[in-house]
Amino acid sequence: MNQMNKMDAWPKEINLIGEMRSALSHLNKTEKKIAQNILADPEAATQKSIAVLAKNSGVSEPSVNRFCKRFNTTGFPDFKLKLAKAAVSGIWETVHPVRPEDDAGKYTTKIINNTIANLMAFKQSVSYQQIQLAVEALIRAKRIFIVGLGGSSATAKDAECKFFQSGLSACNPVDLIMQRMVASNYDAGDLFFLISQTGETKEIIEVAELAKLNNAPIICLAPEMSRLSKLSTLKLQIGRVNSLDRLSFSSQATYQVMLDILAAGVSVEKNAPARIVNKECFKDCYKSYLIGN
Amino acid sequence: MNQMNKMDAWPKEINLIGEMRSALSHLNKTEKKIAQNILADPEAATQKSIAVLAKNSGVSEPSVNRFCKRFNTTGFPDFKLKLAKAAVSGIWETVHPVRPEDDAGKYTTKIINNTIANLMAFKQSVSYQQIQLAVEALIRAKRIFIVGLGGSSATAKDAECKFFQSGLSACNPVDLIMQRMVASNYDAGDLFFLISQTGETKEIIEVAELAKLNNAPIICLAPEMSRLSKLSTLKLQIGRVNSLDRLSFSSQATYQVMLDILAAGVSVEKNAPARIVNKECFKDCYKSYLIGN
DNA sequence: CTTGCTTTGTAGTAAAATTACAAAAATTAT
DNA sequence: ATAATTTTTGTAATTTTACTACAAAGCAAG
Repeated sequence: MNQMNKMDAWPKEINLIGEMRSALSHLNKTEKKIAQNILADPEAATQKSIAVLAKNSGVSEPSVNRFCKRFNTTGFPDFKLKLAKAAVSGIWETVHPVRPEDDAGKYTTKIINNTIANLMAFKQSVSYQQIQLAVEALIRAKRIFIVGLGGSSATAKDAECKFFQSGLSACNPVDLIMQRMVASNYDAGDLFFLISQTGETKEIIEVAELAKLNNAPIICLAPEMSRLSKLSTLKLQIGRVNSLDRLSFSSQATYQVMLDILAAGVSVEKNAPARIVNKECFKDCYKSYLIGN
Repeated sequence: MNQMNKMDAWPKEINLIGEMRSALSHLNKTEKKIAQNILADPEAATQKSIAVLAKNSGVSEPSVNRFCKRFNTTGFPDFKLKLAKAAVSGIWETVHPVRPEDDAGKYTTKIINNTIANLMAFKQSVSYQQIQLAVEALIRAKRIFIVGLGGSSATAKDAECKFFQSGLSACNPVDLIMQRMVASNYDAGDLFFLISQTGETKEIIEVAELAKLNNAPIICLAPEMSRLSKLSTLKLQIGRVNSLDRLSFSSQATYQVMLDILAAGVSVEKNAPARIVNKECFKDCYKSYLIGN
């Protein structure tokens, strides 16, 4: 059937709304009327009956029905269902860049939606096997050195904290010289956990190279195909929905979630509950520190 | 109507699935049969007709219809629609705690879903006005001191980095003594940005008290009603879906997103693009630092 | 055990969606 | 240009689905 061939040529989007949008230019007059009517307010379309939607679009009911089937749905009700899913909070709609004219409400929802979109993309792209391997490697390691620079320094610090809570011996050297020292002096059981948003920062690649020279295992949290990634023994990659402008940092949140996952994995594998972080257990320690009070 | 009173007493959840789950114990025999049938596989329920669902649950069609109306929907189709939205990737389902028997696939999706659920709850609870006020205060401030301890130290570091990128003068003193020093020596234009997961840590409250003694403005990122929150001039609170076990840290990711939002807000308000973080601009700086290479 | 109330189901009704078919456009060939 | 063919669109009938009115069954208080 001719129609179906046309359909197959349409680029596959992550959801119905995206599919409709990209198909728009390939549609004929009647189909376009329907698509535009739905896209104008997808949320509202999910509440309408086929009769109302047909009338609003200025077409007949069977035309609407045919339109639905053309988008790989069994009929109008199924189409509405999928539309409703796609329209949930407008989350799936690729990425909303923050614009200078946005008010607090706008940029707040945009950033949250972008972060969620990134997490969803992450969920689809993540390799459970890589995570399993990383968790095993982390548990096996006697000492874990975590390095992250610039924007990733906070992520590295976060990793240190979370890994420690999961009962690992994690250390995050913050200065360049210290980083080189640990990388140059490899002991059996050491593991390097390197974090970089770009995977191209000269200084972190240096650390990776030094570690590699000593045949130390390296886990990296970096973009695919980056130089850092190539130097690593085990690569943890994070996909993002789209390239993001400087105003949204949402990919970093995804990095943090990856750390949550690894820490949880370690706790699960070790079959031990996470370490308690109650202040009470530090009480005595604090006393010796503080003068007075 | 008696029925409606009962309904009102049910705790309001963020979505249909959660509502059904928490209502389960209050339901009568027939209603429970329907609810359990739907909850066993909500995704599948969205595909069924009222006749099939009634048969599967061992009740009559009107009972299903009445059941739907009891959950604030106009009828079965509307119910299915809302159910489909709630079931999108199983995200909204309150919280999935990580269990020791979970494999990598299980805990990975659970943690991602939990994080997304938290972000959605955050989106619903966040006050745009508070964000607007915080952004204005941050811009107004001459110096911003960011303090966070323990699990929040990474968040504090992250804030320092993001605020700097947005063109603010942010500083994150990491040791206790330094923190007290800055809190005790208030200069006009100083602002304290205090981050705590509990809002009850003694040391950060001390900092807040010292700052308050000097009438310094304090913005806090802490749970509602906490001691830290009470000491602050401006409170940024983050709601979470549910109390989380130690194995999932997803609330921290929400904190980070809040920082993203504030940084974006500052950039937008100042009408200036975020600072460039290209290594190139640091080149000369690096040269003077490094010996050789 | 009976009265009054609530809950559940049966049967009929209304609405919504789908199909079959015919009319109207559009395309191609002559 | 026009007839023939194909494709697209709409009308009307059919089928499916959901809803309503009412009656029967179950339950609690007197």
